Amino acid sequence: MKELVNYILQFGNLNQHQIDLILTKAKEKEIKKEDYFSEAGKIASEVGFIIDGIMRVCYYNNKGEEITKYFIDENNLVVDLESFDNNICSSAYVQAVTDCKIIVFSKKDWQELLNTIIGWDTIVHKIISKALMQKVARRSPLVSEDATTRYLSFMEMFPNVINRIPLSYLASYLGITQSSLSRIRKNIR
Amino acid sequence: MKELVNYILQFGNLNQHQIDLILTKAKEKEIKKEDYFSEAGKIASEVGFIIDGIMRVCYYNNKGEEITKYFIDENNLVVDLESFDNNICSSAYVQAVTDCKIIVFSKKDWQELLNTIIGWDTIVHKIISKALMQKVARRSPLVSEDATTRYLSFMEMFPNVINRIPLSYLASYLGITQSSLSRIRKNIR
DNA sequence: ATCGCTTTTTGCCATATGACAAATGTTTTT
DNA sequence: AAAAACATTTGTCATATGGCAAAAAGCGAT
Repeated sequence: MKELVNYILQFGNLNQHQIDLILTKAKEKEIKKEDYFSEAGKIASEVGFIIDGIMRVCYYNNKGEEITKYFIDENNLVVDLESFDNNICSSAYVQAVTDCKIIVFSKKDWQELLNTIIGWDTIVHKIISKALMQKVARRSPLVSEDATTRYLSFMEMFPNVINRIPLSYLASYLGITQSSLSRIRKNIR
Repeated sequence: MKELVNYILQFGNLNQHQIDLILTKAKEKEIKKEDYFSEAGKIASEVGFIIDGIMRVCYYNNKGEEITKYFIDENNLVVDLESFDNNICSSAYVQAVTDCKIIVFSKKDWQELLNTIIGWDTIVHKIISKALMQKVARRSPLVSEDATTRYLSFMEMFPNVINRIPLSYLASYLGITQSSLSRIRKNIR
């Protein structure tokens, strides 16, 4: 839980009472590799915080290919925002790439905290905006750079992820085939 | 100003008094084609709302090529968030692609409104989150789709933009050369 | 209408990446 | 340990896109 508290306090101040209140709502949970945190066709019902492990957001395009859209690693919030905020069915899966240990808040508890703790909404806003901006920034090199450059910048953007995920996921994230990624790796060594 | 008020009220409710207060801070402004709304190396100092015209976000990559990262058209907020929120120098330009008529708020006024109007911060947060999510969604096809598909989905994502911008800007947004874009257009007709 | 400037289109060739298939390597199951 | 299942690498060939340069088209000023 300590990681979560540290994470939160980067974005604003809360007193001990408020922190305790948040922690009473937090539940630890494990998700096995390949299992889903949230699913396409369902409404996201939890906000998570990754203590250990890597998750990914993926979907199936019109050709039925599985596309990895994003990776989330330790000390980050994981939530299908569009679905969670608007109570609409998601079009994407959030899946554990490795075994994961996470802290979760139910939607009910999350909203209760927002209504109860003064200033909590501001902190949450900051967290969400930062994560969204980071997402835009991380995905930017995927356009207008060649595949090798994309791979190199992936390593900078996700330093803790590169060696813990299957080549296939990374290839689809980078928008290239598995073969191409394999060749790129070979050329770089 | 009516457009602005309608836009805001989509995201939450305000009473007439609050709306009037916001409008007292709003200033109309024109930006000539090619002129900048905010610049790389400077700190963004205004939030804008486009009444008429198209703007773009662009930057220069390490090879000195000008890359268009995003387009913003009528009835949308325009602000270099990263720079504006954190008071840091921007790395991107926000430039008028056509002559523009916009409404602007100075940073000082903007913050004053946030401190004064109860609920305004929530509305602003919703606006910003939605814009950021839209940005992610709009840029997503730029990865893992071929150039023609990217062009076609650009037309869906930015229906009001396609015929009002130079080919060169669009090509760099799509991550292809001008020649390629020209050829794609030819094939599609 | 003509000139000068910018933007877009076209042509030609080079090359990065894709598609498909086979080979090799790795992990899991029995 | 062997077999099976899965993941990665490699080979071959096809093709979309890039690089560069020239031609054509568009556009504003005179």
